[in-house]
Amino acid sequence: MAPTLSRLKLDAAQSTPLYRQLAQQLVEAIEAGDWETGEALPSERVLAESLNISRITARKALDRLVALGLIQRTHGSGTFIAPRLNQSLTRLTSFTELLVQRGHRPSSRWLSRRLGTPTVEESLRLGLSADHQVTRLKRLRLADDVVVAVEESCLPGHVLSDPESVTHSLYRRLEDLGTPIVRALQHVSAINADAELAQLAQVPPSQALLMMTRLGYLADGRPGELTITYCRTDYYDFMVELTQ
Amino acid sequence: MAPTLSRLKLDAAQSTPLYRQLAQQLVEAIEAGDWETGEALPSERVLAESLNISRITARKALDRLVALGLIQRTHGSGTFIAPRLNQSLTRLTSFTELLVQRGHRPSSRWLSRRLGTPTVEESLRLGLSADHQVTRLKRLRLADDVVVAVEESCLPGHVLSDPESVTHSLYRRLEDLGTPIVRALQHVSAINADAELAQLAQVPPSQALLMMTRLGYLADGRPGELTITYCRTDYYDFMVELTQ
DNA sequence: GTTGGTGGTATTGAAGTGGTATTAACTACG
DNA sequence: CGTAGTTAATACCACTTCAATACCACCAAC
Repeated sequence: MAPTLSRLKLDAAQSTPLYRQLAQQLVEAIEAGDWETGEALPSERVLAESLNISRITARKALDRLVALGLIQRTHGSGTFIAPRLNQSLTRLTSFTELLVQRGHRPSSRWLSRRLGTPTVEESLRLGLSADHQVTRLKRLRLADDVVVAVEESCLPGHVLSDPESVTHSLYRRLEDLGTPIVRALQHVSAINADAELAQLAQVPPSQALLMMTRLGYLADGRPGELTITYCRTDYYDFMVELTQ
Repeated sequence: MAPTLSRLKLDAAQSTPLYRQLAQQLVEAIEAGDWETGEALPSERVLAESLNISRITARKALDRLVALGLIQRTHGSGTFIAPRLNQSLTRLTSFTELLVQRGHRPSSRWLSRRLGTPTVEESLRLGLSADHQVTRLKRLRLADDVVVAVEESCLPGHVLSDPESVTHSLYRRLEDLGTPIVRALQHVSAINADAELAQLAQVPPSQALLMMTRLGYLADGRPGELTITYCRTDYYDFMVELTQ
């Protein structure tokens, strides 16, 4: 039992209704940090029995906390401490997400989709033998029809054997095939654009570009995707939130 | 029979579900090294019978280990200990942390520590009026005595009024003053080094550098720090893990 | 191929959770 | 008084989770 539960004390003789007394005490307990974010509160029935009130009374108290945004309820599952508003994710904002957020219209254009053999680097990072086939995808990423990034993907043949079947989202296609990427390690670096990149990205030669190398893993832990993205920094500007 | 199997003990009376109890104990056993990498775990049926639970319950426990990347399953063949891969967090690896991890010796050298007035950009992002004083710090970050980054920090005067008092860690100094940075938004971009940067970072002019702009917040939500770090990409290579 | 063991999955039921309609008692106020 | 609104209780419904059974699909050894 949570320590808090035994500390709650209601007084029926008082003029303020029971459910308000309870709500008030719960607010104080939550703000004092008695529960972690995401942790389950005692169920309405437990709360009711241990305080000798009806479940409805306990429930009305919780209603107030919901209105305050302090807790969240899930039917059939329980009541949980709500995440505090501005402690958002420690997660990378994806290409599409970010552009949409900023009011741009993302799209992409295929440069090539074909089968091939892995380079030494690729076979090392993807854990393949040299005679393994790989699917190689290359495309331009656009925002409002302006090129903002060049992206090259390499996938083991056993993960994706028909390059042409990828029409829009690569990740979506992998999900449909039953082999979704569930985790990824992403390195971020910077390079000077060579002649080819500069032409594709429509920037002057030697312009500094963000280079992001993402190694995606399948559910079984094997590598399933190696993608390198070269980003123009005037458009894409990638962001992380740190908490501690 | 593996020695571990007889050590597993489940308690149906406990409130935590059986499959979680089992998962927890298996994680501990695996991390204790009870099985070699690639070795087969007891089959789901063996696990179930020896613990007097249904196969599904044993299976759900294994599901969690798969999600954690600890084991791999092969249909018709068995369940095996997965090769360990770098299990980094969904967190930014800090400058010092990363270098130490890779076996380097980090240090830093002050270029300047003084009071001044904020630029327009700084006063905007830190939420200051133009006549506010700011503390300005500039230093080189070294790994094994080679420059790997140039860092410029700007802090409101009310947060840090004596620049000279920062000797080693800025964050540590702020903690000591009772105004720690508890959250930060970090933008990552790339730029071409100008003449001054190139000279400080000891790279050719126009070399691509990672530019990381970090806006740190105090516990009360006010901005407390604006730091720009220019990183050589041949040394520092910053990494995030994505999960979803 | 056949066989025995493996993981994969559809379905079920019990128990626990929040959701809601209805009713009884109390209070405030004209 | 009598009415309206608030407070609190009961009873029942719907959803989720946990654990079980039964059956299917795959692999390897013979």
